[in-house]
Amino acid sequence: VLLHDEVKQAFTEHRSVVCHDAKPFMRSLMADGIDLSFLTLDTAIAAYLINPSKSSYSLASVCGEFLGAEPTGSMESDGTFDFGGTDISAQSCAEAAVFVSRLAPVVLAGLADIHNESLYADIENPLVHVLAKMESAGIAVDTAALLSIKDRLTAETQELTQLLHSIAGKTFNVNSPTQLREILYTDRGLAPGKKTKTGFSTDAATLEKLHDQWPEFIGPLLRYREVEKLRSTYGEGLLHEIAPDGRIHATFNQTVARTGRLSSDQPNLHNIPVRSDEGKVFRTAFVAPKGCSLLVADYNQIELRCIAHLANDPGLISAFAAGEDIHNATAARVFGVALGEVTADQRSKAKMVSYGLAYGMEAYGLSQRLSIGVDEASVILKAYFEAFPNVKKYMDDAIVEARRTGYTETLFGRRRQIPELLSDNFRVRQAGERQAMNAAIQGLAADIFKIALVRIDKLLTEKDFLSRVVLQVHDEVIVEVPDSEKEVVGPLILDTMRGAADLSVPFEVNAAWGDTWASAKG
DNA sequence: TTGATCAGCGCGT
DNA sequence: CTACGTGCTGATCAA
Repeated sequence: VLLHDEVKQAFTEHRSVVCHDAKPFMRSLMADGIDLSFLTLDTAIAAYLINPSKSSYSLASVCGEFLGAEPTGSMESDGTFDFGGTDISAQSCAEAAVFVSRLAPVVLAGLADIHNESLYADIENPLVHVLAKMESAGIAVDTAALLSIKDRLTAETQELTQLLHSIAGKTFNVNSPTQLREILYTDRGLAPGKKTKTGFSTDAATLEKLHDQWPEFIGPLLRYREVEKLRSTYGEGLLHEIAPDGRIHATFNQTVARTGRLSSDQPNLHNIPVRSDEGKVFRTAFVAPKGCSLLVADYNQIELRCIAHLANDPGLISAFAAGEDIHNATAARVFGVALGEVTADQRSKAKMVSYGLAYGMEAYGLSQRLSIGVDEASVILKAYFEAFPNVKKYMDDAIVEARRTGYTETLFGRRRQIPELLSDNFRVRQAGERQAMNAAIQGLAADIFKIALVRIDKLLTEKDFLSRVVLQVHDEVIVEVPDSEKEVVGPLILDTMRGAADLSVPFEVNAAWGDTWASAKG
């Protein structure tokens, strides 16, 4: 960034800066040692709070919506503010600035209309700076470890490709669903499963069903899919994103997810594998630098706790209050047995119902997840809602209210319009109903997490700790902590997370220390 | 031939 | 026929 001293001074000292999409700009200033700490309004984020479902919050599109006019120049949307460039770039920057200043009072009025002033001022606005610091810090990566993981996976995909070609009797692109369809359904003549738009499906669930018809091919094929996914997305993908400082600086988007969650890209650090042991090894490549440890702290069952609170369901609330194993307690109520007599099967069914709850899952979906009949799934669901009647009522009310007003709202006032509820199309309308059930729940969890994140940063900054937040994953925060600060910072962070909001159920936060993200995850 | 976009797939919370 | 995301690969189409 090329900045005149006067401009630098203005950004450092001016008590009120208004920006459209401030974070990239903030980051480039940070790289120059300038801290833009007096952001008072980010018009892109304000526009997002007013309507979180838009596909773009570019200056042009937001101006088009709120002002009915767009800047004519081609201002860069990456936050570059290059006064050393040509006249044209200076011109378009100036024009953009004028538009932002016109936009500001309009979006502020919009926030006021929907009573989002404090959601903006207390949560979203301070979060911009927190995220800028997080992105700027990045997370340390052990490049050698990542390379060796990738090499091992590459070797296996090559072997599997050879094997699959020889079994099929010809060479083909294993990554191509089209070519795969030909082999499976035309050459081999397998009985096809479900269809996609373009032909018969070759996804994992379908292949599992076909497995017994041609095990010597489908077995290795499933294995190939698994390994190739890890190799390409996480092996190659992550290696490309390692910056010269040996760290990965992902972007955390604040105006993408319609529920209020953050999203991550370049790279997406929200979907690093954890379920399979083989995928999990990628987490060993995310490390603490010398002299530091990683603290990984995550909320336990935050969405289910949000449901308990929102539905004000006595059964759920008392189970959480007593600190019971929630799936065990749920199973006991649903199947009408004592806490000590819940079988593993009952517990896992209850767990699946609880997970599906926030998504508006119905009997069919549950039957698929549990590999049971629709009738049995329907009995379980019915039993669940009889055991937790307030939950059922809450879900029904959420839909009715959203249909009446046209939007859902979280406890903190975050809105999401759901026009699908008025659709003539039955499927679309049903999807809208599921969104209406989910939005207040997922959104509340997001609100709470954002509050925790802002407060964690505040306490670390104000007390001059060297510890810094380096990553967040929806309900989990990863903090890089110098060994000398571990004893003090650990408890502070846990307390902050537990105290982020005052619901009718307590929050439980799991924490672990480690040299890598994997070891810290237990 | 190249770039943009869609479709299919699978990873996470 | 469960919500919300990102991104890889191949297929398809326009320039």
